[in-house]
Amino acid sequence: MEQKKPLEFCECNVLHPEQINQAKKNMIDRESLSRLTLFFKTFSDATRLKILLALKDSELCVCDLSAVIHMSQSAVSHQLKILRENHLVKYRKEGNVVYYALDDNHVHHLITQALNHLNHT
Amino acid sequence: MEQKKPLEFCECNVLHPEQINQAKKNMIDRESLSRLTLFFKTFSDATRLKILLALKDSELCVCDLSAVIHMSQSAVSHQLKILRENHLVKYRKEGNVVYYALDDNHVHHLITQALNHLNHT
DNA sequence: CATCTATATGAGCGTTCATTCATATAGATA
DNA sequence: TATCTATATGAATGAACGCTCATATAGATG
Repeated sequence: MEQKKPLEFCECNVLHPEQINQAKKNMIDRESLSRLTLFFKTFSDATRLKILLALKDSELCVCDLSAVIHMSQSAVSHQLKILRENHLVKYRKEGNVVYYALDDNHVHHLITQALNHLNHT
Repeated sequence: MEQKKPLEFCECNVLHPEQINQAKKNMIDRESLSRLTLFFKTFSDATRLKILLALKDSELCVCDLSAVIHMSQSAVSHQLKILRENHLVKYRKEGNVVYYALDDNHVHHLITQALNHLNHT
């Protein structure tokens, strides 16, 4: 017979109830967590980061991007789709040509901040 | 015979040399890019984000974390390893028990900033 | 020293994901 | 209308990744 109620997810007994309660308060709801994860996931690929860096100063068409980051047009288009879906880039059409730009100045700022963090690590 | 030199990565001809040159200046070196990608990749998993959120106010032992985020001790340990390797958490041992904490206030700040960005999207 | 406990870790498995290749689409032009 | 061009996209493939399970390790305790 077991006297101690077994923990749901951990077998051990060294628990700090106060800290746990506080930590639980810091949790965010499932929806926010999912969006946050997706947001970071969008930044977590070298090709997509290169695209975002390339777009810092001015809009570029798909062909430009392809040339700048040295990747096939197809690969670039696929990644642009993901960036679009996550609202990190916007685009405008001019005839056949599609110009992409950063959707928001926040985007580049966040990358810069991450770089700063890495630089003094 | 081909007069136009074919582009290395793109078949099209609509190129904007000035913008391309500027964009190339915005590129970062391979090493920085790799570190940046890894940095964001570390944030791009729900379990790891939950761990980081849980650690906002105080250190927690592995068992605490397991309880807070509702995951097995093993799963938590595996993710803690990744967080450690990327210098997002630090730890101290006290007997058997290992206490984890955010390595740097920057970490939580960056998450908060991302959340803010998402909130007014 | 033997055992118990908290944590770490390797192997295996299923899933996700980025690229390539082939092809579709849409706008421009002959 | 037929074709050319810039971009988009579906399918396939291989690599990366997160979880589980089993087990290892290290500190504490009898």
